[in-house]
Amino acid sequence: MLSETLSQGLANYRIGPKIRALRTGKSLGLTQLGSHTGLSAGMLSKIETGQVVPTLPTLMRIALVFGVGLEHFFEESEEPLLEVIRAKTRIRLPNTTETMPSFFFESLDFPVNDRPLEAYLAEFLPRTSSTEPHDHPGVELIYVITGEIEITIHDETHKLGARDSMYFESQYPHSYKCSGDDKATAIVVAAKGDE
Amino acid sequence: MLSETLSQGLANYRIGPKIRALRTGKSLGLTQLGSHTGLSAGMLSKIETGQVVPTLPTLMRIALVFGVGLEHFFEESEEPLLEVIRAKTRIRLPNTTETMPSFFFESLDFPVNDRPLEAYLAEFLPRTSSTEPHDHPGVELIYVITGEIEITIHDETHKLGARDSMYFESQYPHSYKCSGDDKATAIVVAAKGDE
DNA sequence: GATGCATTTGTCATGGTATGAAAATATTGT
DNA sequence: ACAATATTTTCATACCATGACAAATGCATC
Repeated sequence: MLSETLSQGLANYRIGPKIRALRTGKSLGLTQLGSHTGLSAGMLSKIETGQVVPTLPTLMRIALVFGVGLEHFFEESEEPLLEVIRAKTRIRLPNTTETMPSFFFESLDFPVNDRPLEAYLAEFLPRTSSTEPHDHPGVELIYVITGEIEITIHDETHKLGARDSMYFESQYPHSYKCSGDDKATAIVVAAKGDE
Repeated sequence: MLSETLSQGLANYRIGPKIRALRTGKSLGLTQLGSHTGLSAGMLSKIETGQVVPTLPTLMRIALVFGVGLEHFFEESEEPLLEVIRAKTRIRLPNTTETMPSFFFESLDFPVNDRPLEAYLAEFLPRTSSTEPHDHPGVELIYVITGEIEITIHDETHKLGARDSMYFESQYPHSYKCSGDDKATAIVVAAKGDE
């Protein structure tokens, strides 16, 4: 319980993804970053994917390469900036009313409160470049129906497959890209904010 | 060389002193904090004194107790808030002009630029309480001639002995205290700032 | 000086980091 | 479509620093 809070708390900082964002931002490979930091590529991989927690000296080495302070990895986003919900991990709510259920609900985390909603059916064509990055106040929810879509926000790219969903603060520049060989379709719901 | 930069860089964050400041600020003992964090008192002592670098999970535990985020330990003070220069570590500038030197210079780090100076000879009497904390814009330099003086600023107490010196941003509340059995004397130079 | 508490220091074992290489995956070119 | 290359992940192993424990030191108060 407490250990959950603990590891959860650490995970919330998303140290690994931040490192990955820094690295890909400079278009470096794990091996190259390894040679700069004196770390093995495998180690870096585990750090970036959150399989291990780097020691502070190790994190310091990485920070030095990118010219950032350690605080870079610990600035907390007040409310979680975004969340990806994979089809596999999504929880299907139990339907207790009927013995032979005729429907199911699966919760798509989407922090809207009182904000007006707009919904779109979006199609992204294969072998095209990313959409122009754009930003607008509010929150955006995307649910992928078919195909693969890459969403880039905050220097981080998230690849979503069919039935995956994700929400994010749309105030930060974000762009979409079809990353599969087939057309991708998705439902996009935008909750316009006022801040 | 690089390893110096590394450990130096880590030390600059002064994680240990910050923990100690948090702990003493709540007037907790090492053992008490230990029971809250599940860490041994000895371990905490080593962390606070900088003998070991805590792992991030460990640091997280400590942060949770005080209700601060990890960024608390990594926010860097733009310009160093204060610096203590011990008599032992001070560098005596080589006097190259004379073969038999008649004088020496030792640099007392003191970041004044264009600010008007005031100088005082201060006496602090033994077995008296701290001076009232006070603050005023600028920088202050103190050079201890005799005795022992404790300077408290930012919840951290620095004990200076004879020939030690220290400067600090006087905009933060600070107080002096004679911590030895004998009268302490010191030169205090104040550079009044305008910010 | 003696007692009690807080902090520090020493020693040791454990666990998790870090390595290195091989397997798996992605990417590029022909 | 395939080969070739680059990148990432996985695996088994080694090792080192952390962290626990206990003893020792410091520091007050009686």
